[in-house]
Amino acid sequence: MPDDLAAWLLRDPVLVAPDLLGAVLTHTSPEGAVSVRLTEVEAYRGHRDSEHPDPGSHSYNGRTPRNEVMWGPPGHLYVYFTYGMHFCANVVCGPAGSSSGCLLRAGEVVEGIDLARSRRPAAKRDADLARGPARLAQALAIGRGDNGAALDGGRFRLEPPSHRGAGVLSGPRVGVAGPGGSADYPWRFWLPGEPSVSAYRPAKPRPRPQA
DNA sequence: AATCTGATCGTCT
DNA sequence: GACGATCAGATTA
Repeated sequence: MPDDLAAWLLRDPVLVAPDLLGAVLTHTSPEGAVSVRLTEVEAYRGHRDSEHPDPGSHSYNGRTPRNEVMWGPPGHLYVYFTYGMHFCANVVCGPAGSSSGCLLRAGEVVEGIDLARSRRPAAKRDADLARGPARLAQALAIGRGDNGAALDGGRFRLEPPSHRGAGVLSGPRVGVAGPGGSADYPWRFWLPGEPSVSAYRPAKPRPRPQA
């Protein structure tokens, strides 16, 4: 990984996340290359970046087999499996040992659109190809085996945006239950007016039927 | 357009 | 054993 990219990702995730907007993530395989321009991300702060760890983070309760790579060096993918069927991808950031990351929630496919379409047959419009974290992962063919993969320009390349942080909006994170989902953690960042930004859903869980 | 439900299994208690 | 950093399709209106 280039030194400037490493230094860029070495900071607190709440600073890195808005800067990731407009960055381009490319995955290359024998099938071809697909590139996504990031339009929506969320910051998940780990333990060494702050006095108070982030209750919404997968690393909040300490090191486990699943969150292991979050504790490693920045510039790698943390890929997790959820709901029994979906993968989602984070960019690990902050210094090694800090367990921070930025969840890649949405993006615009800017290269390899036909390949992305073939991977996402359910998408009705091109804006839906990488709209949502699991959809973005699917468009880029990110799966279990990509957990820990380096963003070093090999299979995965991350290209920082030319203009950082301009006109970025922020708000509460999507689907995070408990205090981490409250307005006290406005760590979801997105670009205004982008059709690929996923619809907001309240963090409050639906009341379950009474027995 | 908003709301609901089923799918489906790894992870941690 | 309960619950996900979710998605797609159906249903309601």
